[in-house]
Amino acid sequence: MFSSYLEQESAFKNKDALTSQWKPDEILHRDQQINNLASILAPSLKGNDPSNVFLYGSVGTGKSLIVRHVTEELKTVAENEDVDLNILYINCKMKKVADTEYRLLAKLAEQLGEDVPSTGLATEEIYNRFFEALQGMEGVVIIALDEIDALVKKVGDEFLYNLTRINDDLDTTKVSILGISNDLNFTEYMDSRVKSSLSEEEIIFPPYNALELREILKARTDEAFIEGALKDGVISKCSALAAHEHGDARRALDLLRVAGELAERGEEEKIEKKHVDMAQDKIERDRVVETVRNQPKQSKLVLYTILDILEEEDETEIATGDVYSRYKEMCSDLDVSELTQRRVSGLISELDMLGVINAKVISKGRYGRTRQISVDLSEDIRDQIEELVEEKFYV
DNA sequence: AGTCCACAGGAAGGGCAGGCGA
DNA sequence: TCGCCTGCCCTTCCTGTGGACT
Repeated sequence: MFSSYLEQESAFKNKDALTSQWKPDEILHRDQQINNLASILAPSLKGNDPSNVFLYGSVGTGKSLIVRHVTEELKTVAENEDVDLNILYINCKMKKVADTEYRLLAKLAEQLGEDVPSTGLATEEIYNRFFEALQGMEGVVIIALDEIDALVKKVGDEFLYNLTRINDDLDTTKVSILGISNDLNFTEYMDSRVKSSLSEEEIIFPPYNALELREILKARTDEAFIEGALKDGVISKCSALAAHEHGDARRALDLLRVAGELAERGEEEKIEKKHVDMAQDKIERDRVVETVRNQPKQSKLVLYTILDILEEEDETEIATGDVYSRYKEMCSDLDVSELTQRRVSGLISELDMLGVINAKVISKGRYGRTRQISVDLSEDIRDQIEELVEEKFYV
């Protein structure tokens, strides 16, 4: 069964080099940002608290990579110089990890060595424990909050206000905050008090252009693939596609990695442009199917209803009201408790935000206002989603 | 100019599970 | 065990609204 796989020589030398966790020896096209961040954080080496910094840039522009790079360097120097310096890194978007104020504080306290339960305590209590932990330390503590925009949009900016004021009550420690945001207009959501104290310094990460992406990919492929594994034009194609998607380097790497996997699975010697196309499809399909799989069952049912109506009526767009009435029928057929229209409306809007369906609010004048829902998914994906839902409800 | 449809979407709060300290 | 806390899903109640129709 596996002999052909074993006999086949893998095109990959080190697949990890194509993941976003990989830390390359040299970071390309980000010198300015690196130097900038380094000079902002440098005062911590002399025990002074550095300014709070905010990093902006869309996904895959190297923010997290550079934060990791600079803070690691900083930490090494601090250790050599025998300076007290602590760096906490939290990704606020990780589901079930740090997507609420409570969890964020719990996670921070945990990184400082406090033992905190994942739920059960008052937020105030967690805050106190975190504060106690800080109080017992010396030197500078840098708190890096990745994808901070997601958290602020969800729970508001009050926790940030508290964090920025925490220095006032600390004696021996100094806290400085390093926020990382994917959303360039993010500060608009924040209170002006928080805004001014938090964005003392700002660093912008512009998207990579196709040329820069190509160089980045080139460097990584040397590490990741054996020589001559790629046909001409593969790298250019990946960079061009990713440049189109807001200069997303992560996307470019994914394309290349998946293309490699597909070629390998097809037992082909070289990676060709067609594999990149296939990879593009596969990534999109996996993303959507995975998103749907993780939705709660009512949300799945709503999506199923939408697909069902569109298919049956042979329409391209439908309104919330149609979905809701059909949804109620479905519920009684399947003996599932039915939700209110308000909730279903909310679920539809969530599905829209996840990019599974398209929904825009339109006014039909005399005939009211509604959401116009359309689905832009390939047959293949629809089938997979339908299977997923049927599995859930008919077994 | 005014009406009115068919919802959108905000706010508040209920009920439940998971989990803590006492 | 009790009282309390949180997150999560959901309901109830509500106000807001673009534009076809009168």
